[in-house]
Amino acid sequence: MSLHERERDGAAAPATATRERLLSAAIDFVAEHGVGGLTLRRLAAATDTSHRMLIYHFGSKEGLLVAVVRAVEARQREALATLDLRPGDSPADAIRGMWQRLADPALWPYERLFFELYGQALQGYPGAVPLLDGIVDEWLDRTVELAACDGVPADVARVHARLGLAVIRGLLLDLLATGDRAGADAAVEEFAARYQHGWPV
Amino acid sequence: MSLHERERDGAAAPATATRERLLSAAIDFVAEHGVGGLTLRRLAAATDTSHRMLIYHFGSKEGLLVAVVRAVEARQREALATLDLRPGDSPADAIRGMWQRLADPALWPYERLFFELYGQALQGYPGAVPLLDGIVDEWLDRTVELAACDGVPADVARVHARLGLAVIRGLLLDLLATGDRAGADAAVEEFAARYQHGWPV
DNA sequence: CCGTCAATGTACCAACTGGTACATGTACCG
DNA sequence: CGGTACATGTACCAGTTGGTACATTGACGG
Repeated sequence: MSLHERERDGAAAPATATRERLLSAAIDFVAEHGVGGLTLRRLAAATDTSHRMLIYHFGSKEGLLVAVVRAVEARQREALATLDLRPGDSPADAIRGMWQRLADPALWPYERLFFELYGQALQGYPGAVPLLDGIVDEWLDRTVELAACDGVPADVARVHARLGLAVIRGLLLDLLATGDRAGADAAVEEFAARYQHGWPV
Repeated sequence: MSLHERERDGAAAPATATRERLLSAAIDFVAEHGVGGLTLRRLAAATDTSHRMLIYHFGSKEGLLVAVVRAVEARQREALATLDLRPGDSPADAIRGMWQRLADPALWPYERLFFELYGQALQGYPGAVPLLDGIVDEWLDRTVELAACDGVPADVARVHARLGLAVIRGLLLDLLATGDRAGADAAVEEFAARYQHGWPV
């Protein structure tokens, strides 16, 4: 066993170039085929490697899964970071912009994967659980400022942000199941419109 | 191979007493341990049967999964049917009542299972896909009347119902991940309050 | 008492799984 | 040149999986 293989359970993996390439290919494969029936051999065959190499670079199947989960996490954070909201935007515009970005069909495979991993994490599967860390609160921390216009107190703004996040995730579930983009768009607009005209509280 | 075993791919299974007992036990087991790492042998051991019997009664592992999925579907429909809303209730009260019922911790295992299966269905896993049939529209058909007070036209009411369903499912995802009942309750109340004071449209 | 049929137990199987052992290649560095 | 470390291919393994073959039980009806 090489030294490289031995340090598999270190928190931060070496992140060498080949490993990065394999990880990227793994994410694409998993986004397309799901993580349920995943086997190292099938993944290796589709990625032009051997299952030996996957274990070599990720230590174990679970190590690979953890890496994928972290990548999905990172992708989410990135999507959140690139929201790039102008301070003048109303909360309604923020919701609309967020939805516009996330409802893009090009992202659907990754969102299916997100929800599949979400479900597995809720069931406590070893590799998927880390996904739950901050899966709500991290979004709240970053979007609460969007809801905090018009001098709304911070705790109330947090409730608004929580509701907005739920709306978006709930409608994504809807959209992925039904494919009815127009219907989901209408529901988002219905929600956003209420935030256009000030707060009833 | 007995005749019983041969008719496995018939749409409606025999539904004999022992099969029903096994199915009920399987649902409980799967609600607790998830469906990801499910094996017939483990399920059989926990249910005081042999994996032979599971195949005998359900034809295959996938047949068993389909039966479980149908049961989860039925449980959802039942939860929907027992909503028992009075015509005088406002949409806000309907949302509150629905949430109150679904946020009950006693249902969490089944809701975790629901979301796990939802994720698998989105990925197209053979046994889970049937879950998607009507997973949104059936709820809309039955709840649209709740949103249709004050002479709101039917198509608008459907948008409202769609939004309400998304809010509830999104907040259930939140609740199951964070366990923060108070926070989720506050978000529901924030949403319901907007429907208390009439429609802005 | 015997035939039928659902229900069940035992034994088995081929396929596939994640993981390991070991040899090998290959590049860079002294 | 020689060594050291990363990278990879081949072969293998023990365990588990879903599924099958076959014998058996037991109840019910003629």
